[in-house]
Amino acid sequence: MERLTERQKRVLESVISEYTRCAEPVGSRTLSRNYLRLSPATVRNVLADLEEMGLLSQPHTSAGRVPTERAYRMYIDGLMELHPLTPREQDRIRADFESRLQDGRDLMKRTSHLLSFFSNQVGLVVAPRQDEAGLKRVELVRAGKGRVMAVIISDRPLVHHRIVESETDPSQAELDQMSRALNEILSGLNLRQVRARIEEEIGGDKAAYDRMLAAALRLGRDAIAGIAESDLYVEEPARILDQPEFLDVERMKSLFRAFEEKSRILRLLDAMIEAEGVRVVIGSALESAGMRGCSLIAARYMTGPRATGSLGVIGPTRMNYAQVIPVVDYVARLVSEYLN
Amino acid sequence: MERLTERQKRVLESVISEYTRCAEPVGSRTLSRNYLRLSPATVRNVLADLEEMGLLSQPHTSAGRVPTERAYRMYIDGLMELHPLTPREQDRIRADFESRLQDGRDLMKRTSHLLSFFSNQVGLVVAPRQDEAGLKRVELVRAGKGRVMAVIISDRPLVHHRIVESETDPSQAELDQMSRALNEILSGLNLRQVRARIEEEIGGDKAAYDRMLAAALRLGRDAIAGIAESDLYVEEPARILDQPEFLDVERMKSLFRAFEEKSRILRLLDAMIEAEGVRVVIGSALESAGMRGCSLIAARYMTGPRATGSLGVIGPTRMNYAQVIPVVDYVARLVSEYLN
DNA sequence: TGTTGGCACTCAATGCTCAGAAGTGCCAGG
DNA sequence: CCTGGCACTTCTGAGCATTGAGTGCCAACA
Repeated sequence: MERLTERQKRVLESVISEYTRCAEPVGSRTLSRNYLRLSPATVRNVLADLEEMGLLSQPHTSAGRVPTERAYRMYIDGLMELHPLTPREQDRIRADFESRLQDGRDLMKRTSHLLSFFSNQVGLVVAPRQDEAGLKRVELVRAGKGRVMAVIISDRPLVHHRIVESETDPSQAELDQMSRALNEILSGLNLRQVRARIEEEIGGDKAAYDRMLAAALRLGRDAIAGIAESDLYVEEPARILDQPEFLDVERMKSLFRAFEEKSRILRLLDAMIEAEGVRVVIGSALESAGMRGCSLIAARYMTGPRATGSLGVIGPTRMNYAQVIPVVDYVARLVSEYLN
Repeated sequence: MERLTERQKRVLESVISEYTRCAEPVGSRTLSRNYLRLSPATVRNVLADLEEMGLLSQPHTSAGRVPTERAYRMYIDGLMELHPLTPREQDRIRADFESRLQDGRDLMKRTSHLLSFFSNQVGLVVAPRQDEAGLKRVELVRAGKGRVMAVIISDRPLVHHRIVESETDPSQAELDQMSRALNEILSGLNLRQVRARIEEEIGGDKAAYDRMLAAALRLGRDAIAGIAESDLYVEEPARILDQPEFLDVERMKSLFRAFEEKSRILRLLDAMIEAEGVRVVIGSALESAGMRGCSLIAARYMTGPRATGSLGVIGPTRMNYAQVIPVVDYVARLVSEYLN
């Protein structure tokens, strides 16, 4: 890709800026009047050059210009000047984050709301992968005849609970004993190790003779199954309705379907976990996920020395990256900090 | 309200039926051809009568007729023949319900999905009020410096967890002791009683001398605060996008806002808890909640001898009540059954 | 008396044309 | 190299006639 001259840069930035503001193709006149000290004709020449380079496109001959994905890519990768959060903004976000925690509900959901609120986009959070999570505690509680609720507390710290069926119908006292036995064997291990250990114990001599222990292990195994699936929190999808480009009902539908289906977005976000810092996925890369015209801004967060989850926002490609990127970055830091 | 003649009933039913199918004003011609053995002219006479009674209306003079809310009210309250679930359908729903439980995740969320799936509308579930829930168990787990995760297990059976701040920074061993103390004092009480008891104990002599107990009680109090708020699960809001009447973007927006805000829908559903059976709220009654043109079909479910939660669906007023009502009814029964 | 066919009428939707606005590309002159 | 001017393209919205679905009413008929 050829380097841009200073003037070309300025013009491109102006187009992006104006298009971000108005969501409409930008003409030479507007640019000349509001952004640049050049006549419309001159601007037109530059625009023509940029178009030839594949950075701008026209919906039709007599319309203004719209930045292409390539332009956004270039803008984000180098041109753009980030608009870092002022200490004051940081404080506001931090205060909000902390007060939401006080509120005590689901950390992930709250964080997603936080992102949504401060970025004006749709907030996304992927819960930490639980494979590496250390098991802190298992509690078994009777939940009706033959049904046991297993509560599994990890050191993320997160809580999972599920109902498991028991062949026998243990009393609460028996369940307490079982919990104690399980905690003794399993606590401190990570979930992968827990699985292995349970299998091992079930096969072992002790379990063969101790019927209670065997039952406990079976409950433990069932309870832990499928816990490691990552989970996506999408908050305030309706934010996207404010964007004029989604007035088209068909696009909106496919977008909402994508939000509900989750698995595709999850895959995208999971990929984010590898690299440090904030990453931006633009436009057509999201098309296969049913989110044409959108961009994803995401960053990973750390639980311990390794990254295990990611968060971000989805908005229209025509988004204010300079403002939103620092927000995502800061929230990722907050979450990492909190989880350590 | 005057009684309707047999013929008027048949015509009204036909109009509702056709309008439910197509979402477009129904003309005399269509009715004559597809529903009734009468000439268009005759049908027109009947239509005119029904319009005079306030059961039909015309968007404009040369359009067909649309049922009014009053017509729907009458239809639901008497005219309609419910389309009860076949044993086979019941089995499908039950099997699905149970397999979703196996899956072990949040009962409420799953149920809401279930409703959505079988009714093709937007599923709603209000989690049981927790005031009356018996406390089964409290677990305190260290979640970082000065932070404690309190897991509260009720006999609904449901799990709540929240992070509470602790002035001291107790070790896990101390927390175990605290949990034991709390469980001893509190288990078996319902949440209202728990609150009272904690206050009482905090004021009592024992707590004054036993610093650990005092700290435990404070943690318990903080953990339980706000737990009784009811919570609404809205699943698959995007279902509503399939309905042609919501092609209008403004309406959609206000609808999605309503789904996100939750509190208004919650109030509506809470009102359902009083009466037995399935209830239907039509059209303008939902307007204040930002859901013009929608109907709410809801029923309560029981946890123990008293009703404490409700569930239902929201869809366009032009909805297939005869089919959806039995689904809501049956799911409410399933949930009640499961929770007992 | 209830039912039906016929007819005039209404009104939204559709398609067409046309003028105006916005924007471009290109050229010639500064 | 920049700029003003001009011809050209395309979209947009208003105005207008046409079409079609549907009605109301009336007279005739069983």
